[in-house]
Amino acid sequence: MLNPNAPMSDTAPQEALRHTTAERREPIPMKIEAFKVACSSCNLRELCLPVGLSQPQLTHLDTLVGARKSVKRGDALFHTGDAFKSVYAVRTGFFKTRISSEDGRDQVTGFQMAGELLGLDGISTDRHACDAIALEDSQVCVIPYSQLEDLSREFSDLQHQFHKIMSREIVRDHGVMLLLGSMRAEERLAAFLLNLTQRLHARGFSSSALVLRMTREEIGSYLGLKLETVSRTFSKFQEEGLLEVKQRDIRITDEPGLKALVNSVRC
Amino acid sequence: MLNPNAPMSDTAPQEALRHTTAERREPIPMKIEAFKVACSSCNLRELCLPVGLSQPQLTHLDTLVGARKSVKRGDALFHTGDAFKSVYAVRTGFFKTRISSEDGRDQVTGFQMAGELLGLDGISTDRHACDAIALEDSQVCVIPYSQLEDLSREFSDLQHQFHKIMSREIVRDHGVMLLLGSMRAEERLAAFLLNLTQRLHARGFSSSALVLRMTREEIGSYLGLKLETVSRTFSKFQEEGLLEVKQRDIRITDEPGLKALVNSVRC
DNA sequence: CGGCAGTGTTGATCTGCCTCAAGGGCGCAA
DNA sequence: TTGCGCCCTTGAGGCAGATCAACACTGCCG
Repeated sequence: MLNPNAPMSDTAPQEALRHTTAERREPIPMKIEAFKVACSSCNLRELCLPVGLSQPQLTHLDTLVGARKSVKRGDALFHTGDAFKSVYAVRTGFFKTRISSEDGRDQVTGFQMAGELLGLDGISTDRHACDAIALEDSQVCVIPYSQLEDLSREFSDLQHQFHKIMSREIVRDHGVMLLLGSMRAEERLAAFLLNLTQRLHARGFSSSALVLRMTREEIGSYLGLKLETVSRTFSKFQEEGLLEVKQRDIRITDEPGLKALVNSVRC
Repeated sequence: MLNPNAPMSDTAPQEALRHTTAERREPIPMKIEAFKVACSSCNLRELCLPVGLSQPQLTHLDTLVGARKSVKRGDALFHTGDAFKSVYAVRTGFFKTRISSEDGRDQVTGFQMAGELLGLDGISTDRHACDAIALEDSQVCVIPYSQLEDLSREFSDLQHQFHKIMSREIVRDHGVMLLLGSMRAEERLAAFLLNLTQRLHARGFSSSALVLRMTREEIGSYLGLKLETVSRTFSKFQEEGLLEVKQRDIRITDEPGLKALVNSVRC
């Protein structure tokens, strides 16, 4: 797992990331000047909004992404109903988004990690349509939306990349609908873990070990299950030799087995 | 139900629509030249992409939306994997979108009626990520995507409206996730019916009577239920005096009751 | 007209997940 | 160290919805 030559996805950044969600793939040759980064030098630029932009374009984008913002674990980046001014790119840390129905039921609608965008829901009504909560101390780049619109009228590459990100969110949501609508508990949890590790892997982390930043209840909410069912399913996977589970430390010991679970024809 | 002065939502078009999804609200003063319509004279312009555009802008949009396309009931407008070239605006008729998992399970991800856009999923990978199937003989406006990007770099109003539509789709999907993740069968069906009638109402149709264009199985797929459960729940609603159900003809007899069901605190 | 295929309804039974309940591990603060 | 709060695990029992099965309705075509 510490093999520095582990294969990386096409979109993986070339440097190690300052990120605590899972074990690092290699020791830390990291400069701690990681704070004053611009998009043009950000190690997430291959995953985030700048994908595919040229250097001159990146320089323009740098002028747009002015402020960074820190959000403490448990705090909200924005709430439902807040005026929508900006979208946010996660720089470090981990978020959940959730919506609440009138009678108080919550639904976690997603988990966001470094390089992913938050706040796209706000465009439709000029107000945010969900809460975004940091699951660990996090830092985001603030991208004023009106300026993003302005700039993406100048640069078609930026425009297209932004559209792609929104479209990807739609496709992802449809995948979750499939999961919620037709999968059984084991399939849901297996799909969830594989999705998480795949995204972590694209960020340079091990694809076999991860540290969950969310509680069993939050996983359950996302997957349409009760926390007890999530816990039982983790235990079952461990008994079957698919995982090693120590609270929030997960190690995948039989990835093909997990994948088979997701694709298995019912019965 | 035939009251021509029924209240209409802010976004309702001012004319009657050529649409067969539910009973008409009034007799047909409709010109049948409805084929060569341009956006600037389309009776859906208050619901569709043109929302908020000025006359000169609409004229430009007209040049973009060239072709119309007819799709017979049961036929696909596009399939998963098809090259993505255009988005489509439903002019008349009714569609479903669905995705399939590798093991052959389907999930209906949405139902689209007049004025709604299809194909936004394709932007993310340049290939369509779902199937779009006509549930009745339908007609769509073909909007070449690259031209839409070009034009929306010229007109910020168009750009913004397009972003709003994508964002609205994301918010809608999150609502469906809430439904699938935490609601019981009765709540799901009630929410589904209220959503349908609300959208039909915005198009000038009765909000108390509708004709379903989809089968029980398709409703069930969308709601994460089996067709038998959908059928039973319809029957239950009828027994309770909430609906009159005659196959696909639905008449809502107690809308407050339905709404109460959706908002009810679980026991 | 009869037959057939697709769709919808209803009943009986089964089961996967929920609910309720009890207890254990871990981190943190006093 | 002790105590507390939060999170997680595990067991027992119940129930909503799935499954299996039979039959009715509708429209279409030969």
